[in-house]
Amino acid sequence: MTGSPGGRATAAVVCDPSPAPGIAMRATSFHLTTTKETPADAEIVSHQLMLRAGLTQKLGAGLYTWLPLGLRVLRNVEQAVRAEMDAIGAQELLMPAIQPAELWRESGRWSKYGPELLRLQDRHERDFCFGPTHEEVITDLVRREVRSYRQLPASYYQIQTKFRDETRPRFGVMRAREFVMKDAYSFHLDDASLDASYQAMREAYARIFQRLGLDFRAVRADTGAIGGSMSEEFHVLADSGEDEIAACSHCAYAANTELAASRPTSPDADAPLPASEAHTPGVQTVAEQADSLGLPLERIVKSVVVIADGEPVVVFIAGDDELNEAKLERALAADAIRLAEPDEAQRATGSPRGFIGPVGLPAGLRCVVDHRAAAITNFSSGANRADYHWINLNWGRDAELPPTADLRSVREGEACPDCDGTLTLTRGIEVGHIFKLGTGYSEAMEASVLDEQGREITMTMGCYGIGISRVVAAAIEQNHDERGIIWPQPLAPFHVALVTINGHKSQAVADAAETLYERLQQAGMAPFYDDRPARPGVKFADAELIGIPHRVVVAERGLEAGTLEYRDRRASDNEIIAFDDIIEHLRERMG
RNA sequence: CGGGGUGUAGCUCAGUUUGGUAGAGCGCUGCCUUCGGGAGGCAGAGGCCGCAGGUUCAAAUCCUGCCGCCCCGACCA
Repeated sequence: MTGSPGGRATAAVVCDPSPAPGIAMRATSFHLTTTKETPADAEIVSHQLMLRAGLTQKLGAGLYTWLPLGLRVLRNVEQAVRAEMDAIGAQELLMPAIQPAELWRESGRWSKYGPELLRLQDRHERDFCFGPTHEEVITDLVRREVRSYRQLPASYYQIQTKFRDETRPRFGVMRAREFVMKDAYSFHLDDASLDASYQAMREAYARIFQRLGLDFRAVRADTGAIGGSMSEEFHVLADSGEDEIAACSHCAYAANTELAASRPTSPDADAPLPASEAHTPGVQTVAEQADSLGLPLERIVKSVVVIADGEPVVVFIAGDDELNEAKLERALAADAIRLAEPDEAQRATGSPRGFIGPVGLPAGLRCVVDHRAAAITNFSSGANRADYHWINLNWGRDAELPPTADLRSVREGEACPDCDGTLTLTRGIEVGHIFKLGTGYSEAMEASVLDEQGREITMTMGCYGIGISRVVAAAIEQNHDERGIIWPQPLAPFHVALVTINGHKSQAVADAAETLYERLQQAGMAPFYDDRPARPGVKFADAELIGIPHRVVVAERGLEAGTLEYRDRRASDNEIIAFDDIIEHLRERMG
């Protein structure tokens, strides 16, 4: 960063909006290892295809080598991201992957972050970590470099290898431990400025995923461990996605189901009936309870015991609802929540498993009830003694109503919280996440500037991530068929597969292919010239597996008539094109 | 971290129950034939059977410990 504001570059770097032309390559001098067999330990199709097509190779759990073919795709993602980051005036830099523990102690995250943070020591036994994210480092940088409000707002980004020691890496590069991420950070004098940068970033993200040809959706999200006031995730829609998102059919409402809200229907409130106990021997589940008492599930309030930061909490929720742990965690302001073991639950409530209820719980035991469960009248619940349940309970009369909160997961078809539409649930792969961080880090680390009046103002921050390597996998999930990958043009490692038939036998074929190879390069079309002396079937299968979007075949058959065969990767038939028209034809097909 | 699996040729896997010369397919090397959708034949190379102990005349195989990897659950770009 330059010292004086006047010296800063003001214009965004102008970038060619089309992807980099890439490098031409001959198959005989390119490292390509494809396989017919699907590796046994690859679960999802993107992982299988990445291994089969020779994009990546596993070194250890969650550790992958990017082979030349895969790296070309990865670079294409980076290229698109750089172009859009530069276009909104974010400045690229590169921070160390290894970070001193001192910074993390300052922000408070050295103790908060948990085992996912890979901690190391150098020869002097000083503590370090391999950065899973870079809020501390960038904040440290900016507090040293930025002194004046005139230098704000400012945005920085980097594309770098991160490490998160996931408990269970899976799905190849989709959830690896080491992965490539673009992380950006913005610094502001006030919230209005943060809002503007956040919006610019949000729009840049949309343009990135659009230009990569991906079907995506931006959704409201939990801020999680990073913290902050507002956050949205960008999801590539795919059935194999690990996240579930709820989206309204009519309005723009869309949210991760970790926080999605709805307006659920409840049974009508009835006049209170006298409560009574019912003998329900051996009942363990709400289904059995409903069966045994002849009640619908929505007339049952079930009791779930959780351990929140070490303390037991009883959660009441409607019998047909599912407890949403992310919502509960926020409602309780807890760092960690898990379901209680049966013996822990019994110790806390004094009641055996299956018979816990709101009536007669030990004094001082923390309870919380979901809004919908709180609205149920004449409900059934456990009697806190073996083999008995209450029926016709009513909050306030039979048990004190605990604090209420939204604790349930939304269900398909429920009413949108914002309009009259209904919610649909789809699965998504989280490829981006943007946050309004506020002043959490800048306050802890004392990052401030002087304003016009010479007052010290703590900077307000935003942070914005894209999982670069994950985007590659997500793109394959969305673009493949039984033959292999089908790259969207901007991601393709090569644009055109140039395949010869009997090129090693026919000089005419070889010569024509060489000419074409030259012309394709001159046209900036990154050709992959399969000059191997292999049978056509082998070459076709490889070109399709590795997903090259366009294929041109040079064979004696057509050459005599001066023609070539063209086929789009998604098509099943050839088009016959005159030799001299092929470049123009490809240009049209590439759009 | 809990539960379940698995480790044998570069890859995918038999062989382990019942201890006795290390196997197949794919891939790789050479030759022949074939030549428009992953061809065929012949000849070959390639193994600390995860590691370390133990039992036994003899261990890929049985026992003990450790390690790696995968799957299911709780956590996250």
